[in-house]
Amino acid sequence: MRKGGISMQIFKEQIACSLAPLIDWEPERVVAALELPPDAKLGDLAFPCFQLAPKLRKAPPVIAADLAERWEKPAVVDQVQVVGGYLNFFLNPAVLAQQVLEAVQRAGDTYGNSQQGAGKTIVVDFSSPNIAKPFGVGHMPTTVLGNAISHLYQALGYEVVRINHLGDWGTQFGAMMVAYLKWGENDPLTEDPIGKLYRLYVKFHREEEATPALRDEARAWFNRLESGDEEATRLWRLFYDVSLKNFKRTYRRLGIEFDHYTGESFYIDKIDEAIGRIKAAGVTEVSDGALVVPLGDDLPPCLLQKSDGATLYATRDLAALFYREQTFRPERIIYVVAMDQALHFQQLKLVLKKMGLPLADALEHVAFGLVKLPEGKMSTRRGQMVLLDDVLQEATSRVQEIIAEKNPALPNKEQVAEQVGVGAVIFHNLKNSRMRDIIFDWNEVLNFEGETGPYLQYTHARCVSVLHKSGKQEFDLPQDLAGLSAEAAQQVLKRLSQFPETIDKAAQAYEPSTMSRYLLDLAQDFNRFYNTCRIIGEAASVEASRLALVNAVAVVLRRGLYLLGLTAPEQM
RNA sequence: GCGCCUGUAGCUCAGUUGGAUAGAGCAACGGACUUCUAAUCCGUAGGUCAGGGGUUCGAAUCCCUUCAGGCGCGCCA
Repeated sequence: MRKGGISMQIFKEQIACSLAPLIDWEPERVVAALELPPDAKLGDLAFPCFQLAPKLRKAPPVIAADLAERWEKPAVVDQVQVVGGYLNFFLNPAVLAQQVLEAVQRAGDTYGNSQQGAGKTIVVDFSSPNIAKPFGVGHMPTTVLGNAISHLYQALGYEVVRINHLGDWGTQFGAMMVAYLKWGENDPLTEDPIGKLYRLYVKFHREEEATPALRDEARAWFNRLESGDEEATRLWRLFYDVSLKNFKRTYRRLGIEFDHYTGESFYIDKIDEAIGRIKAAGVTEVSDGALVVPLGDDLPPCLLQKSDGATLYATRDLAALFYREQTFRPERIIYVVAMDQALHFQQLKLVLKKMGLPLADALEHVAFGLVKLPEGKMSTRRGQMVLLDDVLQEATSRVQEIIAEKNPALPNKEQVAEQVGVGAVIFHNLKNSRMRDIIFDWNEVLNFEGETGPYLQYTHARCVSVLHKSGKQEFDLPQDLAGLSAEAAQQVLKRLSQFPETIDKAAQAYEPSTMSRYLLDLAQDFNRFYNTCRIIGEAASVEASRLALVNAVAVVLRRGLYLLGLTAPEQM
């Protein structure tokens, strides 16, 4: 109920409570109606009077004027102005500054957190790359979205279970085995295992076109694997181990951790029970020798078992759902998976619904657009893809060049280059709303100016630098807050006050880009302030109040970057 | 054919659950570093919010429709 920090919200409430009786509305309704004016010159908050016009049978500007006259303003409000049909409120600059900065100061890194998720668990299934395939830039959206969403829900007080549902089962392993046995020369895969497996995989699909019999061989090998064949299991284990080792190195670079690496194979011994449960619910039928759940005329049926008895992707996902429900008792299970699988999740949901399970409502597919190349869709099979390692490599070395040019005296150059380069790549994937397709473009990924991760990190480092140069350790508020009355400072304060509601909004919509945009706005507001207001060397109270503001910006930027999965170097 | 998603400045995108003159970044041009990090900031220019209807005091936002693009549609994952 109560918010973790102060926000624009509490100013709205103070205004709403005093305004509500005059117009015979619930205060909540007034809060909802209050909006931010398009221009700071028009005030800090505004109440549009148009909705009152029919009932009062007066023109909106007349109503506004009348309200302004009769209204008793609370202490936070400095003055009221009537413009057109709007009632515009100007907050008291000192009160605004004091309330916002004290809230940030008091909460520190917990500023913006809340307890609304206390006692509730949420499972986030994300990243989930395929074993024996390289980690391409196409895997970035699910990986960084899932990580950011996990962080956001943790900030709301939820217990978050992060699961990497590895693609470690399925017919493609048959293909991998055939390719490895035929052309792999029994390589122990100690060196560049992923590169080797990748080339074998591409070769398999090239050869397959000329020799369709390969497909049958692959299918046979997968069947051997499913029935526990020793040789098949040995090969699978080999592919699995080298791949996971490689993935974990990538995750470490990205600063991402998982609670469970339970891939599809984890559920194979739970499938019989799952199928039994679905059968017992009476929703299955046999069609063309396969076991399916018919889903009506609107959706194709959900296939549980092929006519040869082999399990399918959906079967394993259902088994996973049952397992997760029983193991974690989550309020929600979120799947951060590209939108080309929308139908699959729609089917799962409907199967659960037909079974009469509440689990159906817990399942949430958080979809996102595809990463594509200028030439079109990426394809692992055809070898058309961009490796994440190459992108990170290119980004960090580009950052190193910039450091050599701009800040050669910087300590820990390599570490900072890594933080900034990786940050640029992560942020690039979180900047825009997730449903958009992304055309991979080197120039955009390697741009570090403007709306980028490095811009945010730079702004943070700039704050830290000022704080450091001030020679102070504590940044308490002085009595006199006149140093923050400038327009630019007020804008930063208002922005800081919106951080808690931004966390909330980004989490509810599973949309980290909301946070990205907020941080860009905050950084820009701050840089404007920085360029117009001197901080160090001003009169004592002015300096102190401005340092408190800088400190608050640093706290929120660091915290916001963390939520998105970026680090915030102190210098760069 | 059916279903889901997208369409806003030359390019990449925001747009607060229906509000005031539609905003950023990149690219272009012009400015600001003997002064707290110029990976910054300021200014100029750039718009039929895909098109057409409708709902109402008011629409980029809600409804209908057309067009364009992306993705998907039973034994792949």
